[in-house]
Formats: sequence, structure tokens, C-alpha cells
Amino acid sequence: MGRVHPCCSEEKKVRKGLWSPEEDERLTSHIARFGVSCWSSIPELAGLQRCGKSCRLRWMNYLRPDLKRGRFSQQEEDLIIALHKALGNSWSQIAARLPGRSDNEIKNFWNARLRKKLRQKEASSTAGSKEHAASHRRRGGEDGGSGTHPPAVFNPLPVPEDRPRPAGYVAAPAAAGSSYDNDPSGAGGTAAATCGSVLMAGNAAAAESVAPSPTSTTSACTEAGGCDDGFLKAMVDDASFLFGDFYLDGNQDGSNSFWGGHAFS
DNA sequence: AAGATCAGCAACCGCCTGACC
DNA sequence: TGGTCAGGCGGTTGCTGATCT
Repeated sequence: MGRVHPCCSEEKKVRKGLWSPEEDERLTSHIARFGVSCWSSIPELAGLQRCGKSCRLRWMNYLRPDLKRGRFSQQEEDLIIALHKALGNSWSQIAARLPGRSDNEIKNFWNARLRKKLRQKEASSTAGSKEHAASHRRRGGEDGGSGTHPPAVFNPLPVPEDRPRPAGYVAAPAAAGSSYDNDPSGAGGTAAATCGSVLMAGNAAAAESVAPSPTSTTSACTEAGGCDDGFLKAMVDDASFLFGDFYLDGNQDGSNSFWGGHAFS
């Protein structure tokens, strides 16, 4: 492996770097009108001098209408910590459980936390309290996350029916969806990546009508991909509940995700 | 006021995987 | 059945703005 993607090769003249508003507009309007049939063909069809991968990334991480953006709430933060404990650096799977957030966003968030944590550890290990204080001086630097790396493999076993349910639990989605809620081809990132899938865009409702997001079926999430606090809290509680009990197995099937694997649905 | 430092974010890179031929 | 292609993912880098000295 390790081949350079044809679409990214230097043979084609592709732009790199930040996207201009015009490029965003071209990509957005193209997807709104025609959907995503094949990423590699989109640059040409949309009149963009970008490679397909770049277009996909831009759409997934920035232009999708269901993206929430903005700061992470405490609930989201807790959920990320819990999920990271369980899933490790599987950002796409974590993102699949955080409606309105992209894997890149979560990854960046976590890396920022980790950086802070490492600095704090370093500072505290040098027994210098003044260094520690210095690390806190900016932007209210704090870190509540656990820094321990998760097991390489973690897949929750189905919870027996007679096990207690976490307080505030909300009916979980029947199956784990894609990290991109309106992407019918997603299925946890392992689905076939063919050119046949059609991703509607333009507004969240349209996307919803094509491929209802698993999370949105609970009605706890807004059209824009946001979830109310109760929903997130339930997820956090549920995660803590499961992870606290260490429902581990050796199943390598990543598609047997957290939601799909437990017995609450 | 200016430089240094840091956090946050966007994007790229390399690799893996599955579909197709 | 093996090679090629395209999508997807995680790691990493670089830029920018905010904050501090």
C-alpha cells in the first residue's frame, strides 16, 4: 500500500490549503443539488480544483448542515471521556455517538486535552507548584479527563436483561450509525464505499428524509444535530454504567458498536 | 507595544479496507 | 485471484488568534 491517490497526485493541478468561501459555496451548492454520488468526480462536476478526498473532508468536517460547531458542553465532554475510555482513538465511532460533531472536531478536542494533561503531569512531577500554576494561566486551563489509554479492544457484551438500567436512560438507537448522520453509506465507517450512495444535503430535514439518523429517532436530538442535555446525560450515564462494569470481550468486529452491543434497545 | 507562548482549528498525509474488474 | 481504485480513518502538521509577560 501507500500509493498516492490518483486524485491527489501532482499530475492533476489541485489546490491545497484553506478553502475559500467561493469553493465552499460551489461544493455546498453542488451537493445540495445533486448529492454525493462519487467524491472523486465531485471536484470536476463542481468546478473545483481540489481532490475528492479534500472535498469529502471539507464537507464532513465543516460544511455538513447538521454540524453543531461551537464549544463542547460539559455533557459532551463527559461523554467523550467515557467513550474514549471504551473505544480508544476510534474517533469516527465516538463521533457516531455525538450528533452534530465530526470525528476531526472530537479528535482535536481530545488532543488539546491530552496536551494539557501531559503538561500538567510534567509540571506536577517536577514538584514545582509554580510551573503547575503557569500551566493554568491561560483560558482557564483544566483537565478532568482520564489520561489512561484504553484497552486495544473493547466491545461491550450484551447486558443481561435483568441488569439494572442507568438512571435517566433514554431508548437507545437500534444500531450504531455512521459518524455522519445523513450518510447512508456510513454504517460505522465500514460500509461499502461505492459511488452508488446518494447523500442529500441542502437542509437537515432533507437529509433526514433520506437517511434518518439513529439518534434522531429518539426525538431527543434537534434537526440541526443537537441533542438536549437529557439525552446526552443519559448517554454519559449509560457509558459510565457499562464501562464501570467492564463488559469486555475479544470481538474484533468494530461494527458491533457500543449501542449495537448492549441490551438496552 | 511587542514578542512569546499557547489553544483551537482546519487541512494534509499515509495507510487500510472493501468493491470492482 | 490478484491488481486497481476510491472511500474512510487516525495521526500529524501548520496557521491563526488570544493571552500573557
